Amino acid sequence: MSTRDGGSAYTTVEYLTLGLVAWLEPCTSYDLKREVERTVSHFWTFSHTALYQAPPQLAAAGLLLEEQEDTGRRRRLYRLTPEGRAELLAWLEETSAHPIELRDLALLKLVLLGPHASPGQTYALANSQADYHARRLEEFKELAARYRPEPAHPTRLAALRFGIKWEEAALEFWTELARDEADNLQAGTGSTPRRDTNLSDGELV
Amino acid sequence: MSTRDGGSAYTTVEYLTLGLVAWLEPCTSYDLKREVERTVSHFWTFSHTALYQAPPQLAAAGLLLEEQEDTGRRRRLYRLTPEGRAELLAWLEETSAHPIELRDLALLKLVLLGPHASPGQTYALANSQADYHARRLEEFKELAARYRPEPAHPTRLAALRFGIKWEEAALEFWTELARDEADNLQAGTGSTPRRDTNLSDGELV
DNA sequence: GGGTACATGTAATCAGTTACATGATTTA
DNA sequence: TAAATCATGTAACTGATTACATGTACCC
Repeated sequence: MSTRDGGSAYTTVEYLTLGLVAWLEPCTSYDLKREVERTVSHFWTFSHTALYQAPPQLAAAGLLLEEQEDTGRRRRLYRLTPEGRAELLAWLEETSAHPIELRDLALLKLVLLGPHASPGQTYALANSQADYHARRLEEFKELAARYRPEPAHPTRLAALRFGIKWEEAALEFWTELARDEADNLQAGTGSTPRRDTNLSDGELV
Repeated sequence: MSTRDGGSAYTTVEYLTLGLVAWLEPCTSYDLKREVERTVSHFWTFSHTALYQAPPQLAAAGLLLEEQEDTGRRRRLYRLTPEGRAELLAWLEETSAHPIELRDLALLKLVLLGPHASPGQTYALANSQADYHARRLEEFKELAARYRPEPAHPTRLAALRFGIKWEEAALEFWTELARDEADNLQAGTGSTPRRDTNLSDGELV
C-alpha cells in the first residue's frame, strides 16, 4: 500500500521519521524503532526495516544529515537539516484532508456476517472483542497513571487520552452487542447457545 | 503493504471479496466496488482495481466461479463455490488475533507535535478534526435514520452504530482538546500566539 | 450524434513487508 | 567463553496503488 497522501511529497513513514528525529536527534534508526514501539505503534504499526530505510532516503533528499561513527559499531546518526525542519513544520501545519482508516478486522467481519453466518458467531465475535478492548483499556489507563514522572510534551498525554476514549467506546459497543446477541439467543430457544437456525432479525435498534 | 494476516491463506481484500460475493452473487467486480463504497469504505478503503484483481485469483484458487457473458459487455460474473463458502465461514469464525490499526494522520501529528510546534497549532489541528468528526457523525446518524426500509441483516446496522459511537468519542476528544488549548493560549499571554516557553504540563488527566 | 459520466479492465510501479544475515553486547 | 539477546542492516518479493486505456450507456 502506498501511504503517500494527496499532494504530499513524502510518505507517512518519512514524515514520521522527520517528526521523531526532531525529538531525538541525534539518533539512530534503532532509536526510532524504540520510540515508535513506545508510542505510535499502539495505533499504527511500522516495521523496523521501514525505519532503517527512510532515513537514508531523507538524507539523500537533503532533509536529514547522516553521520556515520567511524569506531565500533559504525552506526549512522541522523539529525534534521534546516530543510528537514521546514518540511516537517509545513506538514504538521496542514490541517486539511486527514482521511482516517480504522482497519479493524472484527468490524469488517461484522459487516460481512450475513445470513450465511450462524447466530452464535456474532456473539462470539463481540465477546472476544469486548475482552480485547477491556485489556487494552486497562493497559492504557496504567500507562496514563505511570505517566507523571516523564517530562514529555502534553500532546503525548493527549494522544493517550484519545486511546482511552477510543477503547472505552469500543468496549461499550462490543459489550452491548454481545449482550443483545445473548438475549437473542435466549429468546430463540431456551438453552442451546450455538444453533444454526436463523434468529428473528427483528428490532435491534 | 501486505494485509495477509498471520496464518491466513488469503489477503484481506480476498476475504472481503468472498464475503461480498456471498451477499451479492452472482455479481461483477463493479458490484463489489459499489458495495464497498456504500459500506466498508467508511472505515477501510480499497481501490477499485483491487476488487477487479481479487476475483480472478480466487477463481483460479477454486473459491469463486467465473462466468463471462458472451454478449454485449462481456462482463465477468462471479459466485461462490462450496470451497469458497467454506473458506469464508472458517475465516469469519476465527475470533482470535484481530490487530486493529487506527490510521489517523491527525493523531499521528498530535504525537509528533513537540516543543517544535507552535501552541496555536495544536488548537488548529484539534479544531479542524472536531469539525470533521462532527460532519461524519451527522452523516452516519442520517444513514441510520434512513436505514429502516432496507431489509439488511442486523449486523450491518450494528456496524453503523459502531461508526456513530466512534465518531462521538472522537468528536468529544478533539472538542475538549481544542477548548483546553484555547484556554492555554488565553492564559499564556494576552496576545502573541507563538511562544517557546513550556506550558505547565501539570494535571491533564 | 457528440459529449459526459459510468463501467471495466491492464500494466507498471512502488512502498513496505518478510526473510535473511551478521555484528556487538550482555549474562550465565 | 558460550549462549542469548540486542542492534543493524540488505535484498527479494509482493500486495496494492497510480496511471493508462477503452468500451458502453445516457443526456442534451
